Amino acid sequence: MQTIAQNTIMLRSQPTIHDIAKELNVSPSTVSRALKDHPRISKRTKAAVKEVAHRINYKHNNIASALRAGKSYMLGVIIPTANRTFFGNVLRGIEQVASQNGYNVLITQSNDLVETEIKNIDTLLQAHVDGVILSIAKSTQNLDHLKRVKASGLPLVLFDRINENLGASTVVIDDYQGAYTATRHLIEQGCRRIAHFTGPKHINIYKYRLSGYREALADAGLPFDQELVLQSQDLRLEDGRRHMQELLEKGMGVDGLFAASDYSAMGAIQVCKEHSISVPSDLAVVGFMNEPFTEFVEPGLSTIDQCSEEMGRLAAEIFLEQIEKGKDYTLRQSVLMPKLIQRTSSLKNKIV
Amino acid sequence: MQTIAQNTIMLRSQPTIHDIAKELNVSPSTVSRALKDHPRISKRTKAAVKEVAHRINYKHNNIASALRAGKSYMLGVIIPTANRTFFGNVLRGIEQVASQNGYNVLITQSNDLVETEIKNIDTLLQAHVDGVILSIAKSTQNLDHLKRVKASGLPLVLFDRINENLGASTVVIDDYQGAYTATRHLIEQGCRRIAHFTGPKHINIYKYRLSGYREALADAGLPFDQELVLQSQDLRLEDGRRHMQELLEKGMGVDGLFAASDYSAMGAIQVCKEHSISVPSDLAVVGFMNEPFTEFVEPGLSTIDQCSEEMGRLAAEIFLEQIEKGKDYTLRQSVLMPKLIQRTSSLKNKIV
DNA sequence: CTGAAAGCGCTAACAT
DNA sequence: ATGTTAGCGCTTTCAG
Repeated sequence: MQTIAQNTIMLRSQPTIHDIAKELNVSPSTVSRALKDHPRISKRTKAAVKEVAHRINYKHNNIASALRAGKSYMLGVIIPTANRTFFGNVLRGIEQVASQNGYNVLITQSNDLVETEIKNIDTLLQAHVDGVILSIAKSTQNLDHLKRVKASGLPLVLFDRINENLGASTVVIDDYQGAYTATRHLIEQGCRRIAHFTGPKHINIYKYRLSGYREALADAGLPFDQELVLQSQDLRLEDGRRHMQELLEKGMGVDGLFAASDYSAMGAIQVCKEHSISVPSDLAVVGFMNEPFTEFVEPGLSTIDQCSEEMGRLAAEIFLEQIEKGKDYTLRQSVLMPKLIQRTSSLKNKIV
Repeated sequence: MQTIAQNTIMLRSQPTIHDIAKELNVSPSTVSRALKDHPRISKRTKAAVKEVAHRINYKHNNIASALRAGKSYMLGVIIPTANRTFFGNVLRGIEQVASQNGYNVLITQSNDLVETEIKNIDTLLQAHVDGVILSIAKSTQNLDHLKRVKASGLPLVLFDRINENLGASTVVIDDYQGAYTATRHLIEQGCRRIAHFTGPKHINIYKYRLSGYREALADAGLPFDQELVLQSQDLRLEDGRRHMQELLEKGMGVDGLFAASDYSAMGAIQVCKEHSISVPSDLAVVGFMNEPFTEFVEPGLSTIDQCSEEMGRLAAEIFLEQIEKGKDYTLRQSVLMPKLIQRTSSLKNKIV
C-alpha cells in the first residue's frame, strides 16, 4: 500500500531505541548500553542518548527484553483470598520488596479451591513468571501442580499454609509457639478447663496450634480432654457458634477458650452473650490472626498476631535470593515469632 | 567454545514450535496455525501437531506473541489497599472476567498515596499492560499521571473513587441513592435529628452521600443543620469516636446517625455504650460499606452494601469492550444500585 | 492446505 | 568506545 514510513508525521505506536539511534547517528546497541549505564560508553553519548530518550518519551519495552533475556521480571503470587486482612498485608510485603528489585507482581486468588489453584498455576506459568509464591489452598491434597512449578525450574516459595515434602522454601510463623503462648496465657489467668477450636488435621497450621495447646496444658499439669477440642472446616463465625453451643449443651464446664481463628472466637463470644455467660470472668477467650475487628468488638478480643507484612517481605526476599543463586540455592525454612495481643476477652486478672 | 548445539541431549529451556515442526517435518508456521485451529489446516495435521505438543509438554510463549502482537494480555489494576474487604471483592470480580477472556491481572496497591499511585502507573506502563482499572487514591488531586495512561492510548476504567473530568469510563454505585435510602430509613424509624459523618469534600463518594442525606431530610421536611455534619479524613474508628464525643459534649440531641463508613459508625456506637446511650432506641445508626464485621458486632450494624464483586466484573467488561472496539469506543458511565442491609442498630420499630 | 521470510524491540557476543 | 550481527519465539503476509 504504502512505502516504508521514514520520518512521517503519522503517530507511531511507541518510540524504540532505533529511533534514538537514528536521531544521534549511533547504533542501537550503543543506545541500549547507554540507557543501562554500561561502563564503556562515554559520558557524552550517555547524556545525549538520555536526553533524546526523554524528549521523545521513550519507554523501555519490557516484553522485548523479557523475550530476549528469557526472564519476565514478573513474580506470581497465589493467595486463597484477597479479602482477608492477613493476605492483604502479606501482599503488601511481597510487593514492597519485589518492586524495589524491579519485579512486578502477578496476583491470583484460589478461593481455597484446588481446581482454581491448578488454573492459577497454569496462568502464571503461561505468563512466564520468574517464580511463584503461594499459600496452599485448604482443599489441596495432591501436589502435582506445585511439582510442575519446580519442574519448570522456577523458585517456589510457600508461606502460611505450606507443605514440607515439596522441597520448597517456606515462611511460616511458629504456630506451635503462638498456640503455646495463648494457652499458657489463659492458664496464667486462672483457667483450668480450656477448650480449643481447630481446623482440618491435614493443614499444618492447625496441627501445630493443636500441639502447642496440648503442650501448654501438659507443662502446667492440666489434663488433655479430647472432648474439648472441636474441629471445623473453615473456623468461621458460624462454626464457633456451633462449637460453643455444643460445649454448653454437653455441660463441659469450660472456663477458657483458645480458638485457632478470630472469627470462630467471635462466634463463641456471641453465644456466651446470648446465654449471659460473661467474658472473660466466666470464659476467657483468645483468638488467632489479629483481624482488625478484634480491636473494637466488645469485649476486645485477645489474639495472636501473625506478622503478616513481614512474612510477605521475607517470602519475596527468599525468591530473589533463589533467582540470584540460580540452580544451586539452598532451601530456606523461615519461622517468624507470633505475638500475643492481650485484650479484655482474656484478662481475668485485670492488670490495669 | 562450543559449536551450535543441534539436537544435543542438554536440557533445553522450553520446547518451541520449532521443536514440534522439526519432529513432524512441517514448517513452524503450520504448527503455529494448527495450534490456533486455523481453518485452512487439515484435521490430520492439527491432530498430529497437538499430539506432539502435548507429548513434549509444549507451552505457548506469551511473551513472544505479546512482542509480536504488540499486546501483553495483561490488565493492570490499582487499588488503594488489598486488605479491605471491598477491594478484595472487586478484585475477585475483575479477575473472574479477565481470566475468562485470556487476560492476566497485574495488581498494585497505592496505599492511598498519590506518589505511590504515580509509581504504580509507571510500573504498569512499563509492564505494557493493555489497560488500567483503578480506584483513585484519597490524596490524589493532580491527574497528570492518569492522563498519561490515556495518552498511551490505553483503556482506562475508574471505579469507586472516580473523576469525571478525565474522559475515562467509570463504574460506581449510586452514592447519592445509597445515602438517601439510609437516611430515609432512619426517618422512617422515627429519627428527627440525624447526624452525618462524612469525608473529604473533594472525593465524590462523600460529596454524593452528603447530598443524598440532605435531600432525604429535605423531602421529609426536616431541617438541615450544618453542626450535625462532621468531617474527617479517613472515617476510621477513632474518627467516629471523636465525632460522637463532640456531638455529646455539645449536647446536640441527635437520635439518628448516618455514617459514610462502617468503621466510623462503630466508633460512634462504642462511645454510646460507654455513655449508656442505647442503640438503636436512643440513637439509631446506619453505616456504609457492609464490612463483614457489621454482621456480628453487637448490635448488628445496619449498612449499605456496595455490590463490590459486581463492580469488578463490570469494570473488566468495560475494559474488554474498549479493547475490542479500539479507538472508537464510547465511554461508559455505569452506576450500580446499592442495597440497604437492615440490622439491629437502626431498627427502632422492631418489625420482628 | 502449507512454506518461506521478515520482523516485533532488545541485547550480548564478537568484532573493531 | 562503538558497531555488526544474530536471534529470543511467535505470527503473518505473501507465495505457492
